[in-house]
Amino acid sequence: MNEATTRDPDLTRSRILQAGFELFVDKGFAAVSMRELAQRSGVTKSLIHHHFGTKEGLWDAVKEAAFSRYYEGQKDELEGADAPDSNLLRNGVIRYFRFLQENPQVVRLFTWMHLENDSTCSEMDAELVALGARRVREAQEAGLLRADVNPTHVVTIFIHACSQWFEVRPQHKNWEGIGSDDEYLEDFLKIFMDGLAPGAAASETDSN
Amino acid sequence: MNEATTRDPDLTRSRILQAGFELFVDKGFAAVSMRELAQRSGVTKSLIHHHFGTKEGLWDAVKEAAFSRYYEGQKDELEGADAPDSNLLRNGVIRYFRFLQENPQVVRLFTWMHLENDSTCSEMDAELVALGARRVREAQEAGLLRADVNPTHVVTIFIHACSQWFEVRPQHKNWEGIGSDDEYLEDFLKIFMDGLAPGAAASETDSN
DNA sequence: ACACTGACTGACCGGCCGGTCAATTAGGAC
DNA sequence: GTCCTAATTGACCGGCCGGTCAGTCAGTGT
Repeated sequence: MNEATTRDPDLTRSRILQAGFELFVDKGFAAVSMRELAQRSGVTKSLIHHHFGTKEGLWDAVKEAAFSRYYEGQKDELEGADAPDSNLLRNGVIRYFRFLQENPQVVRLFTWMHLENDSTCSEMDAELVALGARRVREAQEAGLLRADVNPTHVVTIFIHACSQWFEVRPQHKNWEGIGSDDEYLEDFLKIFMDGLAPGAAASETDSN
Repeated sequence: MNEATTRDPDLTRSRILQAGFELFVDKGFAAVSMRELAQRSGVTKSLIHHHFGTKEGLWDAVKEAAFSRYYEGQKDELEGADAPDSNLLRNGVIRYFRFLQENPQVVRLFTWMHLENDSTCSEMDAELVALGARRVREAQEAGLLRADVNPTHVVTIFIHACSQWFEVRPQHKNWEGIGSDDEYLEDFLKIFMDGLAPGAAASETDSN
């Protein structure tokens, strides 16, 4: 009965943040009530207001915490990569896919944000994509990838193919013939990497 | 002043449906109130209850109307296609992309539904994908597409690449170096179609 | 002319919403 | 030990929420 009465504002804050993360990810901002948040985090409603001001304040804090975790992780991986070689893009896709696979809540959170036209993290987001696009351009200049496609689009395409997969997976699990996460990733990589091979443009010159 | 007093339940119903479509697409189910819906559709709150029962009832009706429009359109296009030829998949992607481009609200509606784990249209959805996958398989058997990828995944990939593009476009419009709708589509088609070409698998046998 | 059905209205309901506030209390600074 | 800051509480607020209901009224079948 000693630790129950002890005050620990940092722990309290993080408990509220965690409850907010779970509930907002699950139901979206509008469908969550302060009372629900209070109950889940085991504190009083007033205490949430004390620490975060308003419901929007907590929402912002939840988004920022989640996104900064995402941002740091992705940036480390992007900057830690070596000089361009033929497997760099492939490995980047795989790492991104694995990250989403292990953090499905992040996908949902970002989707809620997109629907609400939230631009909280647009600068960081843009920075990550620019970093990835630069890598692709380097590989293009080294002759490792076809040069007739926009590097930003290359990054965008694989981000979309990965994130949408996890966004809609619950609904599409019983589509006829659909495979596991790994099988989807494998097929995507086949098409994506071969479609980006330097010689890929040659095979189609007769059709149009 | 004569037509204002005339009753027309069908028109009323469709006006409520239209208002519901607009508001739900814009803000999501939870963030829309019955009073808002009544004001937008120019009728009384009670009248919405009279026609649709509850707020959920209206939401269901909105979803069903939107999805059945989508379903009919897509099915017509899929069944109207000719025998497999080398441009069939390419044209299918273009048509799907154009449809989303002209109906951005549908993308948002489906995204809200996915986040809410709504399975209202999962059977019809699965049917469309199965139809598309069958087309891909035919093309594979005719030697027009590489045969070492799951046809359902092929369809899934392009659906994801197209729908996610329109889902996040508002936020990503100012990404460094990102192009227009058409430029994105063009680059995606280059990578996608070349990656699916029958000879694509050959170029990579040495790397792994 | 009359009755019946259902479209339509406005007043009303209990309850939950996000937010406020005064009061209590624990913990750290000195 | 005292004081001050801030964490924490519970009672309370006005307002909006989804939904109901009795009643009015327009159109229709006979």
